[in-house]
Amino acid sequence: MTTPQTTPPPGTFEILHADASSGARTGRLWTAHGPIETPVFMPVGTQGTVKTLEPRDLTENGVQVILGNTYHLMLRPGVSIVEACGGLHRFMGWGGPILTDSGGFQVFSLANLRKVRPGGVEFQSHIDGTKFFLGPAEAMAIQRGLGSDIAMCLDECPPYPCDPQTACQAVDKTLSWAALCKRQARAPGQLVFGIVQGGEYAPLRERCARELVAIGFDGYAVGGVSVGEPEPVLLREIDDGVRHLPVARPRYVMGLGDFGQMVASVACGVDMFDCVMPTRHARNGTAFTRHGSFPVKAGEYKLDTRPVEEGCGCYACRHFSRAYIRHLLNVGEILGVRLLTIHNVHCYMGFFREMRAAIAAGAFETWRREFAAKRQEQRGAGSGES
RNA sequence: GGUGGGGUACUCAAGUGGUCAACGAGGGCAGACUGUAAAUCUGCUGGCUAACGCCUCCGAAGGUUCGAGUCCUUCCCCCACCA
Repeated sequence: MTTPQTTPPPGTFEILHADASSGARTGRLWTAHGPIETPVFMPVGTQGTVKTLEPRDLTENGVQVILGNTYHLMLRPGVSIVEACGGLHRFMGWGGPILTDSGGFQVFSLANLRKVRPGGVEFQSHIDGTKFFLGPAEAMAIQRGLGSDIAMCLDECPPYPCDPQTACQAVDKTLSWAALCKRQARAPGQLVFGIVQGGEYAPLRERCARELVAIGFDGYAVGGVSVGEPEPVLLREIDDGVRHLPVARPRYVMGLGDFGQMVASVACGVDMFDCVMPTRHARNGTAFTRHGSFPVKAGEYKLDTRPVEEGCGCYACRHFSRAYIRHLLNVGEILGVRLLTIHNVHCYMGFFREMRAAIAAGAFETWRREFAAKRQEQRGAGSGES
């Protein structure tokens, strides 16, 4: 345990254990709100809340860092309000690290409501149609106002498939915006990460990564993945990006939430992930377990008195049955989605804790093989139950 | 006893001669979801079939018609009002 006097400055990234047979490593990234043990999974809290969870639920379930979103928070309640309320941490009552996305993903997901221009993106609010502009300066100013620990550069996230010309233009824009983001003022101790784009084109990924490194950031993300491409393409894109990023800096793959894909990424040297999967799937009735997922809403669980995941120590699994949670979900009771969210987040956190322990013990490859085997077995069994 | 209204699939509820195995909603079932416009969305939901398709079906029984959920007759049941 590090004492306060010796707390390293934000941005310090300690690599604790490097795996001998892969790129996997465990590390500790220091932020203004404390350290983050990596590899880490960051639940998504777009609008200043990880949907259905209280900050103490996050803490109790081992969450270290969460996401917030520039686009959504600038629309509602507006940065000035968050700022006036003491910044995002105080506003939402979360004392741990927060990473804010720049709105770059909304360039992709709100495609029909925006226009990408050289200097930034013109959005039309999905709420009331109001037009506004988000450029590098705006994105950084908002993230500064929110007071996040890690700010992301504004990037252009093109869809898949994407022709080389379009991908190249997205890279150019992303790079020029990154250079501008780097120059903006930051909140005290705030880190800034650059984002590698380039679609499925390795040379573009490489160029983007190298130029970002030349600009110099506290960490680097691989973006524009899991936007519809097949898994082999996705994994290649990640590898193509990560391999040109400095070993000494944290690497983050944006939007990845599949266990197998994340393990493969860790093997490539990735340290950070975020995804809506555990939380959104919970709200839609799907439970995650270490070795697969299953729809709790399915009729086959109506009399199942076992916990969602046997052996799980989360509050939902300690106190409630699949049958009960299924019932809650089917009648639309809010507690159902909350309990399942608690479980899914707990499951993700446990999975990463296990993975970190395996890497630290020098057993990553063994652990990885066992994980793959169990997962395969589970697939064969047909569902997550047993 | 009289008058009026009504009985349609798991439920509610459209449909008044063929385009009806039957609108719609709910429920049920299945699937999807990867930097959250998502407690959302999609599909199926009479039986048999992998499918083409076949069979049964709109309170019951008869009838009219080339053809009836729809028209006619009788019967059964429900509701409202009047006695």
